[in-house]
Amino acid sequence: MQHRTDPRLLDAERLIGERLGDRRLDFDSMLAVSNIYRAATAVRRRAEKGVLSEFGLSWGGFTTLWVLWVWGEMQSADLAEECDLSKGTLTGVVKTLEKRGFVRRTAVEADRRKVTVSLTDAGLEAIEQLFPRFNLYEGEMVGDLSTSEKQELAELLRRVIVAAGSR
Amino acid sequence: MQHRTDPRLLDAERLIGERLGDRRLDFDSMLAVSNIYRAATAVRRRAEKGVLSEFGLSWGGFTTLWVLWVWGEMQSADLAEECDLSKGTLTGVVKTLEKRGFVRRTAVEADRRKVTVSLTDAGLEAIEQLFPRFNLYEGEMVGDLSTSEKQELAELLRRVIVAAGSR
DNA sequence: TAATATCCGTTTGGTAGCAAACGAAATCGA
DNA sequence: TCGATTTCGTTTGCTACCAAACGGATATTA
Repeated sequence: MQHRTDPRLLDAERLIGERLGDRRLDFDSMLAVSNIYRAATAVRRRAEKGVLSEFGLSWGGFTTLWVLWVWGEMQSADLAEECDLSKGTLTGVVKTLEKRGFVRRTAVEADRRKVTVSLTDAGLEAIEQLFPRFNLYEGEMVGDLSTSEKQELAELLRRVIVAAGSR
Repeated sequence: MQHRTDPRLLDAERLIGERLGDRRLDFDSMLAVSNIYRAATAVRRRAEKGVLSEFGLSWGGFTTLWVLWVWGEMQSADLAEECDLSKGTLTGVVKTLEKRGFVRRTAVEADRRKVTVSLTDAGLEAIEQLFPRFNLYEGEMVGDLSTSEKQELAELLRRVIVAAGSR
């Protein structure tokens, strides 16, 4: 495992061992979890600094646009669920997307508590231009991996998502 | 690959294909990247709702405490780098940790622009209690994976981190 | 040594994110 | 039918996060 050959990491492991004394430590889990977080941060930053900034979109804003594009007009609560955001957060994201003119909110007549969100023409145009480029970025970011490694990675992560409980 | 057996995902793939028309789409990269982000969110939420909330700590606050514990007193810029945070963000995190009484800031006499951060006694006590429990959480969150799978996951992610460029 | 450039941490202004409180609307029970 | 409960999306109050501007301190160079 290549990690073990990184002298800096070896230092860290030794230091952690000293701090922990006789306590038991699950290094493999620690490295897996911390790398998940580091990778997500790196991937998000890269995408936001690249393609997304050209459209004035954050990761969450892009995700919301993408979900609306794929699934069509959606009720606010379902959209939040699909985007993996709390409903409060989604209100803010949608507000920002409204300012940019990318989405529209529509009151539901049958049940006036509810609101649906849908893409505007500008939003449709944006995501249609944006997604192929975003997908190229995705390809670059996992470009060192073979197809089967990408699939393996996705599968391992899926099991982590389930174990950590996505909610 | 189990993903392919999830009927909901199949629906999504079909829909995406329709939206994209004849454009090319790199599904494997897309699934890998989106699962990285989902997994990181799930892991962070789980930890923050569990152990971390008991100590009034965010993920970033915990990371900062942990780095200081392992590496000892550090200059602010190095600490930011090690925690993978911008220096501006670190200022805020350290401010919060100071309020909690976990860290202390000290002016450097030789160069008065610089500031070092170190654990207080309370901070040391907190991280010593906290880390073993956090590590147990980490073990649970990747508990479905075998040791070699955890190592494989960490290694694949390391390559993504490098490719995405951690800065 | 004086002017300039660089370096360091903080501040500012913005979005994102959550939990919990909230108010309006629908539903349920008696 | 009418009060109580539940279900919506929004608001509120907070932390986190970044980039860029800032101001004080050090280095550089003439």
